[in-house]
Amino acid sequence: MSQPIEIAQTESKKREKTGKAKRIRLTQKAIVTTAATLFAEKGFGSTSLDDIAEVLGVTKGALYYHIKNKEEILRLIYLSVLNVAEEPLRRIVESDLPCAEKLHKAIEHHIEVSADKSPAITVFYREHPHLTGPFAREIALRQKDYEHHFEHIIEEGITTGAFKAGSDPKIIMFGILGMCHWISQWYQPSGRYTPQQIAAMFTGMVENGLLPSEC
Amino acid sequence: MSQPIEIAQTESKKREKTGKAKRIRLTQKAIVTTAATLFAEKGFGSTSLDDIAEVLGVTKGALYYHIKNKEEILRLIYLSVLNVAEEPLRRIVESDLPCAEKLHKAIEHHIEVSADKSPAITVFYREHPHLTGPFAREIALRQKDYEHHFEHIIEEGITTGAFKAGSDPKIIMFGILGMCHWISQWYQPSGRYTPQQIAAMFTGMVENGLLPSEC
Amino acid sequence: MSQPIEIAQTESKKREKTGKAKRIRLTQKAIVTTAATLFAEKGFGSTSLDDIAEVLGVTKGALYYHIKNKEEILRLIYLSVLNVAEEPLRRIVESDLPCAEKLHKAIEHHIEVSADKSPAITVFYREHPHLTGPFAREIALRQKDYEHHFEHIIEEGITTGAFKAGSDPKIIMFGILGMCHWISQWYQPSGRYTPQQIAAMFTGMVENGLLPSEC
Amino acid sequence: MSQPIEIAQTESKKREKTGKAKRIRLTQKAIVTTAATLFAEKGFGSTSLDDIAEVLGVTKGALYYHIKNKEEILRLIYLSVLNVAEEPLRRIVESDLPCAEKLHKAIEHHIEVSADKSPAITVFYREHPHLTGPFAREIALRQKDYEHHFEHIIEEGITTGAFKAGSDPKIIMFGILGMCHWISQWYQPSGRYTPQQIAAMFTGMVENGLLPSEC
DNA sequence: TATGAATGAGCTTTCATTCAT
DNA sequence: AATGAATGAAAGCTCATTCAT
Repeated sequence: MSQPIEIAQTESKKREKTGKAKRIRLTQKAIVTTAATLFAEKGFGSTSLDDIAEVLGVTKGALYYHIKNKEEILRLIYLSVLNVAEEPLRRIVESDLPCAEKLHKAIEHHIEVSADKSPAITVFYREHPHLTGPFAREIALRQKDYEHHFEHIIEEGITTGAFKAGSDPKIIMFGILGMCHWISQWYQPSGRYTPQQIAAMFTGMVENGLLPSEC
Repeated sequence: MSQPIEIAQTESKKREKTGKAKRIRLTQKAIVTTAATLFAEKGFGSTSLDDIAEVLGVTKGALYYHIKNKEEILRLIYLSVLNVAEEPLRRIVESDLPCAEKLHKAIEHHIEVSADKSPAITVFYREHPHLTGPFAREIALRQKDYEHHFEHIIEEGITTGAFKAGSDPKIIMFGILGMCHWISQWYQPSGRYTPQQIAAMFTGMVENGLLPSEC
Repeated sequence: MSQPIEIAQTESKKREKTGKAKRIRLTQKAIVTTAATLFAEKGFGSTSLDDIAEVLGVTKGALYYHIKNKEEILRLIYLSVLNVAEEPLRRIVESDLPCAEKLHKAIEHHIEVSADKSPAITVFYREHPHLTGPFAREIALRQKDYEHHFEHIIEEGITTGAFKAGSDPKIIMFGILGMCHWISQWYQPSGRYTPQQIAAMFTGMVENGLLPSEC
Repeated sequence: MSQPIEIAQTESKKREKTGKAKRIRLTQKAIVTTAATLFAEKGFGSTSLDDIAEVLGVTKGALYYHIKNKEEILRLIYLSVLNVAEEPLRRIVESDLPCAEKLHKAIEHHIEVSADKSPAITVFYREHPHLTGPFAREIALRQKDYEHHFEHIIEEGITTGAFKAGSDPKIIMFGILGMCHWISQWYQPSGRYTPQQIAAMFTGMVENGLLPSEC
């Protein structure tokens, strides 16, 4: 006989794309959204382009028709966050509401964005070390800017007597922002409270304090 | 094209790896400390063992005499944080200070740990997706436990009338913890305030509110 | 010392990796065949994926498009052997030839496979310690099964009086199989005898003995 | 507080030597014996010097006081096999026993050595690709020599009429040797038969055949 | 004699990126 | 627009070997 030994075929990586195979039209937006979810779950460094492509039901190579490289996806995520967050805050600051009201609105806005649970927010606060070059600096600047707007509200309140003096506005600002940021770590849309309710509780605590009024 | 023949610069390459070349005795502790700094700067996934080894002035292989693998370094960082944070908080909760005082102490403790700016904290809040297996679950549990302790203080305060009713203690807890967590992102030991001072401002805001007393 | 500056021989290094550089289309089958040859020559543990890739004229990384990992190559080699060997033996056992004839056919079959000198056989008898997990057990079972078929032939022969009683069928089976296995170590297709001739000599010895008939 | 974060110590590789920790005096012989067992189980390439040292209850470095390198261990295993096998066979061949008796003794001898279960035998037939240099050639030669001695017995038998003519002595030799070699794969000292009994069955089959005498 | 510590080379594997089709 | 195939660089890890103590 001495026939040639047949090699058994095996399904290797090739056909493993059992993902969702949505087969929606591939767009930059779809890539960024999908990537944000995966980055939030597993981290930027541990998410491969293969992972993203699989969820989208395409092959890795296809992504490159829509994006330049992996970091660009991350850049787009950062931009998507800032683009939604900056403008409304600016309008609140520039409005002529009383300071206490401004602070409430600002907190509400920030929470709405954070609670949007958009995994993008999670990525935003976690993956900045993976940004490089001038873009990294740009993002840092715009983030600082955002913080300054909050700070201004506090400062203005203290100056006008709307808020108590005694604390450094910058520190207060960091406290309030930290409070809001953290929401992306625990908020669930299916939970008991709406973002607006949470904003009300936070504002209540921050403005009136936890202790009962003494008089 | 006939491009010019390049002269090999054998020497120059060697000198490239002169990093810090501390040449301290290599220990597990030294590895973990150095790694924490690098992880905080560049992220876990983007820090190679080569990076760590270079800073320590040894070769990659040497690290493996002291640690089992890269994830173990991360695990040790997480443990180092929890081991410092848990016990003091437990003591505060179990003490018989008045609630307002307990809250102050708890905030102070948390800020002290966070402000320690120990890059370990930055890593702690950022790299958990890189933990795997049962350890990941253990850490998540211990973190939940820590949060529960804070929650209990608020709850107790509301029950005893020390704190105003009206807000969900869990939400308040998330707010306060978020406020404190964030410190590791902006605090600098060389800055204007000590952790204790910051704790005082935060406690002031949280307990008395920003608005001036009305009476 | 002032040793002479070495001129970089950029070109020469590239040419070093010209191995065979077949540049046939890379397939799983090609990888497995090439690997079998190398494993047989140098052993599984001492053959690197670089070695295999070089012979195939591709880079290491390319292999991973077709196989999952190194062990999968080994698994495919084992399957390729068993897939050729099992079925024909089963048919012989289940046929209604007289026992002596069955034994002859079985020996002939086994020798044909072994003599195929396909390096796969050499690997098969040597590298099983490198198989892991359930697959290792599966292979061991299928090998045992194969042996049982041989044993049955002997047993049946003794029961029906076709073979002398007195020896343990299992021991006889081991003897005959060992005899055949070994062929892969010395057989050369270019040698004096065909597998069929060798099978005839072996069967002659095993059935009639070396001693001249006494009557 | 701001106390330094303590790094939790972990038991890494260091103290893991839970092996047998025999603590017998370390000798070259002990190393070779232990190594043979491990090589037989896991293969030469997959057994590290650490593995060997652990079983012996010493550290890797200690081995180097007794052996030059890993390959030397393998060389010593090969020598230990040949040194036991060669001399007795030579004596049998040179004796003036009748041929049939010589063959019986030779088979018995070979089986005794193989069955000695000495894992060394398993290593002997499996790891030769890891021998290098002149030693590899020396071993190959001595193995050939050993085979020639067997061949001579057959040849002599045919010439003197003690054995039937018709088969090539070399092929017969390969058959008988393969039969015996294989024993190291299945023989267990605790099994039903002694090496001598197995030798008797093999000799019976080989000299008288399985078929019943016709007269 | 033996240990602890380190080196350096090599290995398997992963992956962002490229490109012909 | 998308795929299949390949590259090449880097990563994590292992390990034989060396050597001061």
